[in-house]
Amino acid sequence: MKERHRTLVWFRGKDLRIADHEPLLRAAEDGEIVPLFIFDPYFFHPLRARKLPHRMQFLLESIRELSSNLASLGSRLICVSGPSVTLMPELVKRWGITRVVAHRWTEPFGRTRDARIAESLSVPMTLYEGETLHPPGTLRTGKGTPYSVFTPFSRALRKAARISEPLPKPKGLGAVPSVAMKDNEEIPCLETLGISRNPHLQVGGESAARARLKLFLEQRVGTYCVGRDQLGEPATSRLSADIKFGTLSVRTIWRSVEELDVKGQGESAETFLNELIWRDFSYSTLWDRPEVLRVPFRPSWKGFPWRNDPEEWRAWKNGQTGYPVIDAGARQLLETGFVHNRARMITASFLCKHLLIDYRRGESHFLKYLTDGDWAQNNAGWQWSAGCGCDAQPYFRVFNPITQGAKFDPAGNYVRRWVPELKHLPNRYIYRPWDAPPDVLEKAGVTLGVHYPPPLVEHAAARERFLRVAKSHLSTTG
DNA sequence: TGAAATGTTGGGGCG
DNA sequence: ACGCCCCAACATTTC
Repeated sequence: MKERHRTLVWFRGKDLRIADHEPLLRAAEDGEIVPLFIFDPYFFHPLRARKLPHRMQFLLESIRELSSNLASLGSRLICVSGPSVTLMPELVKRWGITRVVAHRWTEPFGRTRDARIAESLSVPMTLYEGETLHPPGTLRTGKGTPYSVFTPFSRALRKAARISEPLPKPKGLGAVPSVAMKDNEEIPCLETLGISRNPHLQVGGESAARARLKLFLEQRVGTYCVGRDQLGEPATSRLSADIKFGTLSVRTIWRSVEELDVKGQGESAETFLNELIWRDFSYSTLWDRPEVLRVPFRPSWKGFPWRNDPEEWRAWKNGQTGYPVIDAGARQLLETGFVHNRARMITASFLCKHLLIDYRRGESHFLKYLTDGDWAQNNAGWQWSAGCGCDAQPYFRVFNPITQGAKFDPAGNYVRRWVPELKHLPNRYIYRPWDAPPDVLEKAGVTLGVHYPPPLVEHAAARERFLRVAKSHLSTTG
C-alpha cells in the first residue's frame, strides 16, 4: 500500500480561502494535512504591525474566518509565531511532515524567503500557481522579451489559454495530527498589536468577499464601463482587498464575470476583465524587474529632481492642499483604508506633478493605509501616475484637479462626503472654492484659511513648472 | 485611463 | 449683395 502523506499546507496571507485553493485541495487528496499560518515577527511584531493598521485588521479577520472554515471541514488552522525561515524546518521535523505545499509569491521578499526555506527543508516544497491569472514571466513578445506595453500583453494573455475553472472546496478534511495541535497558538488580536479597530474598514474574510462579489455581479458590473470613474457612485467592484488577501481567487472573479449573461453590457464586462489583466501585467513586470520597487522602471527618471517640500508633503497626506478633490481622496484613505481608483490617479498625479514630490513617498503612504495595499499593484500605479513606469502615461499628461472633479464628481457628492466643511458650497465652486465670490463663501459658512486652506499651489503655474523640470531632466537623461 | 494652445470652419451680425 | 469680423464649435498639435 502506498505510504500516506502528512502535508503541511502553508497559508501565507495572500490566499486566505478554502475555495479554489489548489495546495489545500491537492494535499487533501492524499493523507493527513496540517494547515498552518505563521505569525512572523517580520510583520506581526507590534512595532511593525502598528504601521499597517488597516491591512492588519482585514488580515486578522480573514485569518479568523479561514480558521473557522477549516474547522467546519474537520480540520484546524494551526497558528505558530516565529520567523518562518527558521521555523519551517523545525516544524517539518517535529510534526513528521512529508511535503510542504503553498502558493507561489511574486514579490522579491517572498521569492527569496521561499527559496531559502525550500533549500533548508528535508522534504519537498511545492509552490502552486494561483496568485495571478497567468504565471508571471511566461508571456513573451515575438522577440522573447517581457511585454512593455499593456495592450499586446493583454492580447497575449487572452490568447494564451482560457482562464480555467476554479477548483471546488475540499469536501472534508481529516483531523490535524495531535503533535501539531500541541503547538497551536491563539490568533493575535488587534489590541494586542497596539491597533484600535477601525469600524469604517471593509470586513475581511471569505464570506464577506463572496457577498461583495455577488453584489458586484448582480448590481454593478453592467454599468462598470461608464460608472467606474464616477467618484461619488458605488460603481466599482470593491474587491481589491479580497484579491490582495486572496479571500477570493482572481480566477473565480474572472470566470464569474465572463460567464455572466450581460446582454448588451459586454463592454462593461470586458473593461472590468481588462482591469484584472492590468493586475497580471503589474505582477509580471515585478517578476521580471524586481528592482522597480526601489527605482523607476524607466532609467531616464533616475535622479529626477523632486522638491520634496516637507510642509507640502504634510498637507497632501492630511488632505489639506486646498484642492477639494485631492483632499477628499487623501482623507478617504486615512479614514477608510480605501480610495476610489480615479481619486488614486488624481491625487497621485497632484503629488508628483503639482508638488514635485517623489512618487515613492506617495507609494509608501498608500501602502501603509490602503487595506488593499499590494507591493506590485501599488508600485505600478504610482509609477504609472508619475510617468516613469512600464506603459505609463506620458510625463506631460497632467491632471487638472478642478476639471477632473467637475467631470467625475459632477454633483460634488464625493467632495461633500470627505470634505464636509465645503458641503454648503454650490456645485459650481465646490472644486475651486477660492474662485467663489465672498457672499457665496459666507453663505456656505466657509472662510478660506480658517475652515479650509487656500490652494497650496496655483494649478497653471505648478503644471508649467512640472513640464519645465521634467522636460529638462528627461532631455538630458535620454 | 489629459489639458491647453493653436488652427480651422462656418454661421450670423453688421457696415 | 458682399466682405469683414467675431466667436463658438470642433479639430489638431503640443507639452
